[in-house]
Amino acid sequence: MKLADTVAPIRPATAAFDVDALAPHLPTTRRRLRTGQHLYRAGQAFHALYFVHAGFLRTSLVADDGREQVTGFPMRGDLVGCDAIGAGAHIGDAIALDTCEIVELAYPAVLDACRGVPALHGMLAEAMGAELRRDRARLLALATLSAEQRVAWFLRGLARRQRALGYSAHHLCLRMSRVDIGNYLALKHETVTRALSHLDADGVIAVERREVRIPCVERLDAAAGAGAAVASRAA
Amino acid sequence: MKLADTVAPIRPATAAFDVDALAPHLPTTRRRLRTGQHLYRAGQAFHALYFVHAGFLRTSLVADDGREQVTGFPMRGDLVGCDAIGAGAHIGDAIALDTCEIVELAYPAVLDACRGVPALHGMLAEAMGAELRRDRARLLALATLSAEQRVAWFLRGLARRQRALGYSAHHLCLRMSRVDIGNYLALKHETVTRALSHLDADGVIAVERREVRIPCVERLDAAAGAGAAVASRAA
DNA sequence: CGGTAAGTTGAGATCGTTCAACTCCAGTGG
DNA sequence: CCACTGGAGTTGAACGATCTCAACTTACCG
Repeated sequence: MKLADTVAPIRPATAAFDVDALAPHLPTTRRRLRTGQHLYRAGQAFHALYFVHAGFLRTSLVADDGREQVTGFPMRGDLVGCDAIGAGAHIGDAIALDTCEIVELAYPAVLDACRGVPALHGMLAEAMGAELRRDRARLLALATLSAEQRVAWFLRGLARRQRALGYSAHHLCLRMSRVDIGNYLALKHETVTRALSHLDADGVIAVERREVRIPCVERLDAAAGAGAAVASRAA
Repeated sequence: MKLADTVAPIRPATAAFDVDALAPHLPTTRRRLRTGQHLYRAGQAFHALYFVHAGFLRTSLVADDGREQVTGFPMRGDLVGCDAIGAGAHIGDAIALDTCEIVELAYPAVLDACRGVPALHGMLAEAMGAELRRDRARLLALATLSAEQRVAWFLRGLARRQRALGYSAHHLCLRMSRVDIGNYLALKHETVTRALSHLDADGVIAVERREVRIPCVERLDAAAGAGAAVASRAA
């Protein structure tokens, strides 16, 4: 079994979430966020998981000395907040990079709901398993790829996720800043810019500010290095 | 809420596992591994989670191009294999670095057992949540710390885990090679050696091959950098 | 129409890697 | 019993990728 088969397959787990079917078994609340609003902040009491119905967010981990690490860019179909389970409080921020529509799943009520909806149990476990795999695929990418390969890997991940949701994989609109990308990839924003410029010069992509065109996905795969089959990413 | 409070607290989740109490609700198998034996390999069908009752292992993620990333060094009280949930097969290897005693928890049978043992449900979720937090704390460490700080951070994590199990935090016996440590920390083995030598020269630790003495844990905390409160590690 | 945040680009400094030599130790077989 | 062999660890020196610092451009907002 290859990672490509285990990590990439478009997260059937979370994407298959039929949130509406849960309503009879669990208090679900809908929330709308505007760009820049927080879904939660580090330190806030943990009382719900969040299912992203629409929009684009940035999640991060905040250390008590102020250092911040971007942990993901959840979008439609992703489950947010799992890393607070068992901690009592959120360990980082979740902020909307776009207008978002969120479904709140009260915790631990959602565990009880597993009895009424047996399939939910496996789905929750699988969603968390998938998140672990993504974190580890990212670790592998950070540990083994050069700056330019990481940026290519990142773009490819975004493209795949878009495609999985039915959008084109040939055009991206980056909702996050270069600083966010750099933080996510353990690079400085200047290095991200340089990598993007270089990929552009090589004709792999066409960058214009936050618009990115990807004429040939295979070339981007190649630019992501040996790790051609190593993953998408998210949550 | 600080990370130190959420990540470090000695994993009550997994440590609290009372595996024996599960026996009536779930087929549990005990397994014994000798040093060098595999608990599972990348690609093997996933059919159980593993609870480490004794011993020390190394888990890794294996990419199809052969690149390998060490993902953790599970020891007593840790739950292994969660990252395969939903994938069908293991995405990496788990190998014994020591004589190990393992309790196999059949999956998905263990989910069904949650009905008979309600507390198990929350414990499983919390164990996975804790694993997510550890992965992310590690990401933060790799992204923000220098080579020497990472090595100090790694040693501190081991010391804390030992202490949590009731052993001394002042003496470590590294079961893994420098190469493994380097892979885990995204460094080359020479760099790991240099960092250890330098910490030794500074009097923070005393290294002799795989034996490490830690006279003053606070000094090690300081050497782990700003991230003084950022985490232990595991699974 | 300033003012500010985000992005780009260059040049030099730095940290970790690379390549290489050497030591130490355990296991093996003469 | 001891020389041999190979893996693991250590250390040095030079190189190179990324960071740092700094200047400049562009776009957006009041």
